[in-house]
Amino acid sequence: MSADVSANAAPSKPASVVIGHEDSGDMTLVFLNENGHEYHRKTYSERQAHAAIRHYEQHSAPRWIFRSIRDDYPTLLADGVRVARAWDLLLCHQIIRDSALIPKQLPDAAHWRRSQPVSDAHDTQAALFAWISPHARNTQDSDELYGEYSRQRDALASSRDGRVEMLCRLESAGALVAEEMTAAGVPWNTAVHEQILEDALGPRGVGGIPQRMRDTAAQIRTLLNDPQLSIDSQPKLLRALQRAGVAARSTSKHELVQHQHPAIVPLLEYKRMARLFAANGWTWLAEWVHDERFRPVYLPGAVVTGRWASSGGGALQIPRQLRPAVRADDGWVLIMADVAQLEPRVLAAMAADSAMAQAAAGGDLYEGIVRTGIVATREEAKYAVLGAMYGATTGDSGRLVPRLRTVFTRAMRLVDDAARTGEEGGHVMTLLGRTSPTAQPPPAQDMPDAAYAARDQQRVRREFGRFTRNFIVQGTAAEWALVWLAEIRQRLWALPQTQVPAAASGSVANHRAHLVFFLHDEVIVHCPRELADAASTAVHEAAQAATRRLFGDFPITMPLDLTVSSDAHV
DNA sequence: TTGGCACGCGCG
DNA sequence: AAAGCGCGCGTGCCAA
Repeated sequence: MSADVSANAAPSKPASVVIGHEDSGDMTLVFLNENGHEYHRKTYSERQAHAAIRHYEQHSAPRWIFRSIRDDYPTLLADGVRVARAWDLLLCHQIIRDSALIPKQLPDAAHWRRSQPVSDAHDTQAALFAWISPHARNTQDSDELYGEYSRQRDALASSRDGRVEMLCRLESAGALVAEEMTAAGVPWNTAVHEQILEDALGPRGVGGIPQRMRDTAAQIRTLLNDPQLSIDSQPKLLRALQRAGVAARSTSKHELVQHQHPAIVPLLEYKRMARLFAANGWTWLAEWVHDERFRPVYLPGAVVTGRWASSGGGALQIPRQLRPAVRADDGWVLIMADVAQLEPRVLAAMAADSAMAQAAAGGDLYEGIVRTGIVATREEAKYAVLGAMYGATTGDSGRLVPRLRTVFTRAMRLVDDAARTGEEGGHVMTLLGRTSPTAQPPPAQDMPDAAYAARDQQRVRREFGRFTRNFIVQGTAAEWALVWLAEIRQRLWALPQTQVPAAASGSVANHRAHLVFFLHDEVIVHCPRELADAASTAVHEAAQAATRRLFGDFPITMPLDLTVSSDAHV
């Protein structure tokens, strides 16, 4: 492992550097050449190590090898150290392990997977410990990390093309963005948020329950003739509704709107208020917004398809109603950009379906489909496309899907093949080689008879087919979004620094335009006002670069809806 | 008392 | 309105 360490080898221009953490608290940097071979290593105190990382970043911008960017990058950021390129061994291990494009597989090593099945642990306490603090069990020793990096390079070198390596680099870049966004925070105006709450819910009453919620609840109890009714209890509410003559089978909004009863309107109103109050009310504000910054925790690659998940604060579920609370600092603006119809465009491009790309060329894919004449309205086109990507077989959506097959032959064949592969128990891949998980047979259950069991098995297979059908589209769209993010980040960093810093503390992005939010197909950039044009251009160019990098010369457009504003009104 | 589950609903 | 994909989280309920 410690091959070729000559005493006087000055680590002048490392191609990559492993960041190891020793048990003593010291850090070891392992300097690697272009071939991924060690030519020097040095152990530092943490403070010295940060200084060294800053130095080498500035002079040779190597790729920094982290065990886990999520665990280890925040400390660097807090110390003002930002890196351009990285490799996250945990994230990359997962991708390489699962990818069908990699012939030479990584040896099995459970501790290089972040999520440990609970059954592995002796009790739930240990399972929780393993989840929260992987380093309690997993060494960060520099030799261990260097060894894993070498194994990953070997595995990647056995692939016939560079797609998975590209995906690993992108995944790692995304992880850097995620931590930088958490560090910067979404600029959040508490007063605006509180005003929205008060406008919607009324003033906070006794016990914290807003007045309008109490009043509406009382009204519902009267109308349902049930003075003690606990409206938040779904079974009790359902029984009360049925007693009052409402033949509803559930209390969902979708079901309730179909019934006529004086209590329905206030009940829907109550549910809207209760949702806002519970999910994003004063409690949420106190817990998740500090110093006028909302800091969600992103989990890159945590969804099987490669999408990001989030943990805490419901970062990916902020209701559009609260968007106005996102406010730029004084002298700064927000650039909000999202891609119109990202997934069907990605499908058209990955299938090289010229007819579908042609339909997408006008800016509105759905209008383009109407122009082909296979459907009459934009709405029909939209539901047909969603049905094709999700595997709808019934309803109006399912009825429209066959029409797409007559015109968008290649795109439909791609998703139909993916569905069939899934039904047959096979794997499918995204454009860059992220591979779907293996279908898990459902636990054996008592079935009334053999025919019933067969139907049940068929149903489960179809479900998995719908999953693999969607996997290739959602996953490749997630890859496009990762390239977009990485390209935005790179371009924003190249813009000049500003005189007026953003208010966020503890972030290296204080004086620069920076990403603050990402959600599948949209981004928010917080930007000094004087750089708004340059940053907007960066976001546009990044989208074009992403499309070129993934789809080459294939003529697909990815139109951005981009707004520059001091707030995030929608 | 607590963990797991179903429900319902927010986001793409 | 469309019923097809992927998530996280708050609530109530109930079995351990």
